[in-house]
Amino acid sequence: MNQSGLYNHVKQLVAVDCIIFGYEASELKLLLFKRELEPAIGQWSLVGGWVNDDESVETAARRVLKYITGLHDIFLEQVQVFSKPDRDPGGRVLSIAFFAFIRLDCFDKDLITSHGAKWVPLYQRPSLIFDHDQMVEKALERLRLKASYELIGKELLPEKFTLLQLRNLYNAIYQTQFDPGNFRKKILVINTLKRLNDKNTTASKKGAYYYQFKENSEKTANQIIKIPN
Amino acid sequence: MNQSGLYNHVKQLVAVDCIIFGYEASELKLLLFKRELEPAIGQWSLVGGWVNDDESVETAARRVLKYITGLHDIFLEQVQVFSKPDRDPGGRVLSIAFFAFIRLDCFDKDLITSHGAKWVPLYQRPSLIFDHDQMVEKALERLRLKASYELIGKELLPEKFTLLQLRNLYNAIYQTQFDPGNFRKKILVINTLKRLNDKNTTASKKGAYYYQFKENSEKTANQIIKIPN
DNA sequence: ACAAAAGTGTTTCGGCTACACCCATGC
DNA sequence: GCATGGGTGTAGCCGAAACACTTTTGT
Repeated sequence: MNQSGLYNHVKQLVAVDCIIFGYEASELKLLLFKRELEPAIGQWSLVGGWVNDDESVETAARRVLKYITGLHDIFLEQVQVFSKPDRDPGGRVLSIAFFAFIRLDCFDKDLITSHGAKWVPLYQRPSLIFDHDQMVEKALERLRLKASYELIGKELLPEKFTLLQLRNLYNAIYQTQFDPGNFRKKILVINTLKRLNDKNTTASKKGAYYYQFKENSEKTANQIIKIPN
Repeated sequence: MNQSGLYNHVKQLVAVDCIIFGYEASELKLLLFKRELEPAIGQWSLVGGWVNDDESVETAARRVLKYITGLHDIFLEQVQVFSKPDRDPGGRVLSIAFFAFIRLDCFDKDLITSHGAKWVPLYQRPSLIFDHDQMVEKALERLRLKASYELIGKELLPEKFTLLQLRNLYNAIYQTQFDPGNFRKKILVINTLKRLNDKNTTASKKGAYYYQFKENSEKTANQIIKIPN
């Protein structure tokens, strides 16, 4: 019998690790830490932290993200638990992996650098400590699955964006080139975007309409985008 | 600094809870426990257990399933962590939900009843303690998603089965009626089943070929079955 | 005029649906 | 013969892919 309740069993250290995706210059980015202390000094790792006993793991992940980036209301989704007994050489730690989306254009770069975090290109990322590479792999899998079922980008793109920007995001996610005309039609028919009245003329002379996500877009149970090979 | 390693932070009780699916008589079943002690005596709950510090959460789930059913090599998949601080009135417990498949035709019913477990029809299940109803909902969601991406049934149906049995399983999963001819063609074209030379004549006068799953069936990244509304 | 992206239209193709229709057999 | 599920075939529809073509405007 222990203080915290009716149960008596061995307890565990529980951590969260965040796979933080960003998007900039038609490229997916990952927010990583370069460890500045032993063990594994100088090596790259995900952003993580401990779970307290008065918070859910989601709350813990949010707290960690808030600490690193200064942002609250970040999009978060559980990936899975990593729990091999020897996964962390520093001791027995369960870790719950989360993936998060962050808008790269609108927050304080100095804050994250002051915490030792850095953005790296997802597809040229260094290898990471412990099982963090597996975590990134799993998160990327989940990102691709999610993007095939619903239109993502609300938390990665600016408030208003052109279809070119959205298509480039999808190109970056699946490492492919979607056909401009077909992508446009496929996206518009699902009716989750609202066309605005102003245009962006930086990328084209003609100017492309800005779009933004509608408030209440009901999601489909089936694929909207086929996953390329 | 504590005995188990370099880290020093508050630890948590960690449990696993298993959503155990079975299939019998064209119906999905769920293996539940009727609690025989306070608190919540007489109420239904999922099968669960504690996580030890020398095992992964998967190993813990397997251990629990082995204890209840006597079976090892059970199919298991993580659903997600449930971790609201007040989710268990008995104290702060993190729980990792798993879903599992069990063949109802080939194991010892007495063993599970001796442990107080009972099979109930999934769609007429009683309400469960704590957040276990949410766990079942999430697991069912994941089951449906999984069944839409790959042919399931290997761990739910007998070793050899007819396409009627497989179709009835899918009917039960999605609570719908798939067209016999179209279902057959859709399933056979993905080339994961092997037709045997003997037939089953219990359901039809003509007799239906038995099938079984091939050893090494590569899975597709895209949907094989559209999720009905 | 030309380039470059926006936006629309068109043709073709393949897959899926909704059936119809024969098969085999026990009653 | 008839009912029942097994198994195959097919017409039609719908959506996706591939790609042509027109629009707009800065240079």
